[in-house]
Amino acid sequence: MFEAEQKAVEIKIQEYCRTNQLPEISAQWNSIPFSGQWGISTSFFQMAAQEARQGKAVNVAQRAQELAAGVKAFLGEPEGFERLEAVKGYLNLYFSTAEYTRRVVDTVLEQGHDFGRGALKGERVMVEYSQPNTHKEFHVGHLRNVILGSCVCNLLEFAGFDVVRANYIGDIGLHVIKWLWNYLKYHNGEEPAADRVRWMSELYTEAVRRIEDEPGAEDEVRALFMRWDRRDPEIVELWKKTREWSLEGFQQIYQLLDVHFDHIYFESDVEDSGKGMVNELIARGIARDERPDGPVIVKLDEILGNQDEKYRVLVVLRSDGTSLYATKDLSLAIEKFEQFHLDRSIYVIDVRQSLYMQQIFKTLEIMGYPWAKNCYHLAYEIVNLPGNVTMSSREGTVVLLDDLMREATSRAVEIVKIKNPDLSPEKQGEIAYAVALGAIKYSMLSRDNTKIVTFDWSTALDFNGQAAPYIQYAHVRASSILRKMDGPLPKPLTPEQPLEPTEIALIDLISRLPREIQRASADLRPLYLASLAYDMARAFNDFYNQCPVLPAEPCVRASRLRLVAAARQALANTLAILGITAPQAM
RNA sequence: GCCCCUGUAGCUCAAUGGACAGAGCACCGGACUUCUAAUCCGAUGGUUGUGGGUUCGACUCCCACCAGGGGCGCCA
Repeated sequence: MFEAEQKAVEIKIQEYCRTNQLPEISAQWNSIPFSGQWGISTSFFQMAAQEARQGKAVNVAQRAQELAAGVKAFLGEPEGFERLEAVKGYLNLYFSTAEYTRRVVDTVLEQGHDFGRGALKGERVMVEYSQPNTHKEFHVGHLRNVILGSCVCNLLEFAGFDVVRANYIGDIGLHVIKWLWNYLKYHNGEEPAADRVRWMSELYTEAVRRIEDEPGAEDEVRALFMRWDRRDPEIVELWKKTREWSLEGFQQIYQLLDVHFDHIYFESDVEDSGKGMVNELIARGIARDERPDGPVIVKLDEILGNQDEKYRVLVVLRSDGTSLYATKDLSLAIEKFEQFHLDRSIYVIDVRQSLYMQQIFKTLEIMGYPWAKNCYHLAYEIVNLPGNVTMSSREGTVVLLDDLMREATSRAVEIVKIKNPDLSPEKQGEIAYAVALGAIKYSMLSRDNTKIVTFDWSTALDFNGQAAPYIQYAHVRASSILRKMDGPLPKPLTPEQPLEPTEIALIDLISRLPREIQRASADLRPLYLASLAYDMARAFNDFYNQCPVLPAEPCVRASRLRLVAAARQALANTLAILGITAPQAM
């Protein structure tokens, strides 16, 4: 937020270097890592090392300190800073606290829910996430994808990108045929139970078990797939009906999680165009048709002339002519770019599909699509159960989303009843829901994408410590003070009293938000914001405990009230990006 | 065999190549007549898997190795 002052100092440093024939090094600014002080710093080790390399006999650490001291003397008293120091090779510039406090607070309050928003970048990005399969379960493992994908969309949008939120639903494929086979043979005519996703899931598990146990079942399934391929009206009709059951269930889940999509693709929509593409690949000599004895394959390493095995072989069509995931993904990628004129296409898919993703992107590149290099696989690690057990419906090792939400909410309700017994049951329910969902989302977003999440009930239902409720509670406390302030928010003012260290720490963190949003969106890592939200909440709680607001002297009171309002806004904006509700009471 | 990810406090995790590697949980001891104690304060806890290298400076980058997980022709 202080780019102008930073830049001015940078120019002066460059001037100093030129007049003293010093190597010019671009300044790397950091915040000063000591609490209770607020400013920026840069170091002169690089410059000193550069001199050493040029043949000057210098001790780098000593020389860095000399340079820092020299620059400090040269800078004098630059605009916007109240104190400079040269320590251990670092040049520290301390902000004019009162002036910058006012600037940060005023900026936050003027921009409101847009505080932290980046300038429009004129770049359109599609993010594909969730990708549930119909006729199957929706468990806690799938939850990470939805939460991460949705948050990445919020993040990119807030950072200034034009985001298209896309879902890609697996409504056809071997898993669907297996389900249909079981339904036709053992459940024909049955209607789904109230919890549709659970009912669909149970039948799928049953289907898989039967296919393993029953001799001849696999042949029947294959025959059924061929009937689908011929678009046998009876099968198509059943497929439409049962597919709808899953889709209705998914809608409920997305509503529950408060996520939405701009566009939904279906695998069944790109199946035919995908097969067409496979023919094109064969005709152009990119794919080799080994049918009927083998599938249609793209020998990527051979085409690229790789000696080592890097991209291996991509199978694009089964030997019996039925489609695969790859068949459809190739044509879908093209459709996305053509339909939405994308600059970038992000796939939020778990890390196990990394090779597959690279194969798809590379095949598109070989086909000559220039945008293929703008496809990106955002890989995240899966959610396991304790003991590194993978969630699997066949093994019965799944935690269903519905069960998790119900358990978390009921636990939160118990706490709300104790903390806030006077609220209406409806209000209590609302708060409990916000807390429960927030806790679940935060536990996934506060872990780096490459880290495996181990799901266990006690951790998932722990609302203490570094978790969403802690952050939400800070927001509640700020809201509570503002509710009781009796009158309008004081007008902008420059604090006259010296600020407490906790106030400075809080303002410092708030001022970092715009930059952290850019950093998080560049790296596609919500973790940065999850951490900042927690740090802000902790700083606010410190401030809350040490600095009375409402009973303070009028001048101090006014200044602190504005700070409380700014903190509340910064917390709310960060939580909004994380997809977590910021309640008024808890 | 090839490729990818992970390895940091007892546990779960943070840490733009920078100053003293930080939080939470757990454990121990404190603080509600107060703007909401879903909070705060204090104490304990480290050879950043190992060995080299690059660098003024390495948890961070490079190489090798060790341990765990994952992927590698007709699942998605």
